[in-house]
Amino acid sequence: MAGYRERVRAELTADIKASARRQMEVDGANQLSLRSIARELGMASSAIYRYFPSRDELLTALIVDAYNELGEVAERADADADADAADRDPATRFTAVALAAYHWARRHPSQYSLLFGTPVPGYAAPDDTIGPATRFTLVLLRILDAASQLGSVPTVAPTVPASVEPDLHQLRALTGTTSNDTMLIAGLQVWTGLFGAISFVLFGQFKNVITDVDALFESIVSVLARQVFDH
Amino acid sequence: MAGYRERVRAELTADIKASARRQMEVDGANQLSLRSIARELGMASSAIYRYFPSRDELLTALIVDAYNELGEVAERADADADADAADRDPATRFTAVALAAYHWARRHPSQYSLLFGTPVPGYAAPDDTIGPATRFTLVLLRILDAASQLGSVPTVAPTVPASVEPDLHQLRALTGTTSNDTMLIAGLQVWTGLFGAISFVLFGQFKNVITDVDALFESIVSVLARQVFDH
DNA sequence: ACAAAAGCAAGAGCACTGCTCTCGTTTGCG
DNA sequence: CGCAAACGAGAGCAGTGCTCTTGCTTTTGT
Repeated sequence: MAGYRERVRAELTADIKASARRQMEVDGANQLSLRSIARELGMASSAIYRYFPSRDELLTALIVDAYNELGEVAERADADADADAADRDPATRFTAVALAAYHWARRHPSQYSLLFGTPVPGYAAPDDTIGPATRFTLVLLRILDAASQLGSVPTVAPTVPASVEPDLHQLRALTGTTSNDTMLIAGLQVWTGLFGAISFVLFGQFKNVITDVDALFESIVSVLARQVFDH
Repeated sequence: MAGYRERVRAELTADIKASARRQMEVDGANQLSLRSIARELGMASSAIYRYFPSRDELLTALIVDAYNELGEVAERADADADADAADRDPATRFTAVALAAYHWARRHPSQYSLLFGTPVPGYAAPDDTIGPATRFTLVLLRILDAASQLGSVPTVAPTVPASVEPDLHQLRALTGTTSNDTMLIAGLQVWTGLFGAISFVLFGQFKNVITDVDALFESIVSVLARQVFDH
């Protein structure tokens, strides 16, 4: 049935989030104001609290949405790269996923910042966020797993500290993958390298240094791919 | 002479920045409040404006200080690594600089966030910041240059997009270095990889995945070093 | 040496924020 | 039909960045 009131509530909740996203794109998450959302929607500021108990909860909802968007973008890019039988090699899949993440980040910089920018001190990510946050990582892990089974070996073998071995074991258990320790460390390195590059572009670290950041990013991704997915 | 008033002004300016740094360490840069700084220093909030024309200008001053601290830390680490004649190889120098940057970041997370976290939309970095911002990069470039002259070649040769060649040329000219294009791209990749790893640790991206992040970071740095500085 | 000028601290005040509480109104379920 | 839950609006609180005015102190110029 989804009663009338329920449907209206869902719509208004979506409207609030949409308005928040619009304002974030303009002024950033810091400047996001519940009152200006209320103004844009033509309602009293106090009415927002019927839908989100606090500003933080609103931001959490936006974080969950952003993680899901990024995860979905990556999953689709991987599926597309996987579709062509000729392009099944892990390096191509990784490149496709990396570029998809990059383009999503460039199109939604404020949402990207929400995920990978400065965290709010004292803000502990609620459990709702860890699931969606895993989606992108899982795509990467599956590609890593495929490469592993094809006999890929990182060009530079990482050392595996004893203290992280249990974590890697648990990571395999949780995700149902089978890559060995060195491959997983290489995967973590490529993971940080990928988002490091995206963040540098988005946060303007290349300003006054590199103009065609898109080309540089593609070059970096190509290096990352060959460092891990070439045997 | 440095008249009485001048000296008092310099001291109070330093006090304001010190108080701001203290508050940032606790609540983050977003929550930094001129009024609470004034309260801590026992002065009226309006008096702060005699020293910093706006909150943004205060933050800019803190950014400049942070860039200088990070640059100095890197310069000293490189100088120390360079002191021992036996340790002159570029990989060791890079590792020393990378670990120094990491430890500085861990000790001053809010200042690190100021430099590499989410930028404030519409905030254009004033010219005062670009000089200090260059210091760290210059250390890296010099190590790259030394490696280049020792015949180092990146393990995976990056492709050099034609559109970035002029930027690389200008980079060489501005810094007085001589590394070739592939080496410079490799350097940019290692640069993003380094700060990507630091950001992932500081911003909690490894939460629920890796517990001993220090060990993981060292492993990643070791990989980065060998990817670029082994010939 | 003394007056003018410049630097300074303090207070009041404006427009804004997140959030709470209260008060009528609307809705939908038993 | 009636009543409890959900709802929107308004007032209000404590806090923010920032401006302006008012007196006071230090420096400077003659």
